[in-house]
Amino acid sequence: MLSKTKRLLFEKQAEIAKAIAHPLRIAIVDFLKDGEQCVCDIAEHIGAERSNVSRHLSVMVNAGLLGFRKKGLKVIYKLKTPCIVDFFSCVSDVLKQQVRDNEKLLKAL
Amino acid sequence: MLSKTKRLLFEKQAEIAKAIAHPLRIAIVDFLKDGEQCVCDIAEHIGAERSNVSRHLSVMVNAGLLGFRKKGLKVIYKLKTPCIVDFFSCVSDVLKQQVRDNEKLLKAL
DNA sequence: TTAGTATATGAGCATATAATCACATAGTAA
DNA sequence: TTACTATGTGATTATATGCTCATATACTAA
Repeated sequence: MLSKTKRLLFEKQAEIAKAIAHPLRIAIVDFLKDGEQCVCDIAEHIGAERSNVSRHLSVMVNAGLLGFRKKGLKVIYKLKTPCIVDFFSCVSDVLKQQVRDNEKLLKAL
Repeated sequence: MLSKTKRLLFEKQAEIAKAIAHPLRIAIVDFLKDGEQCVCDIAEHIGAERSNVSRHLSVMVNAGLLGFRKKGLKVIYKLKTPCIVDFFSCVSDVLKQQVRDNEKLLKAL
């Protein structure tokens, strides 16, 4: 059986994973990997409402994925833990495997 | 603005991330990293109902994270893409950073 | 055949998440 | 001061997710 500590760890990890698990948030991370950006530019880049983007950003800040600083009127967000980007190389592996599986299926027809 | 292709890619990636983003599913992945297991043993190990575990497993199979084979009455699940485990090393980095941030806060009191 | 075991799944309910709109706040600039 | 801009947030609604119970399916063994 799982220990209490392990249970707690898995819950923390799930919180972080959840904070990544949304298409717009992934788009934001992908945009921020090239450098920090303000809310308005992020919103324009991913094509979503500012209020919506603002909420997604705060989800990721709360999860510890992003940091921010204020500069005049603007709030500028940046990736806090660059390894998040590595996560997507694994996700890509999963996607590639899916494609291979589909090819197998096709050939079997 | 984002291309249609990028949008689609981010959605696929989000699906995969979502499939990981649950404490019980993370516990399952953690259990399976040491080798394939049947539903009943997984359920016992993580301390959850079989029907519930069965659902979580099918979520991960659909996402392409797990594969399975049938052996008599049992269905045996295994990790399909071992790099999923690496994902957690990044998550751990985020958690460690959170701890460091909290320590900073404490010292500032 | 019957009984038993492992797994999967439909229905129902509770909760969580996401998007939108309207409004509030905070800084800038005239 | 007023007007403007960037951001954040409360309220609402729609949708998604997760859990439980009951039931269905499939295999085993007597």
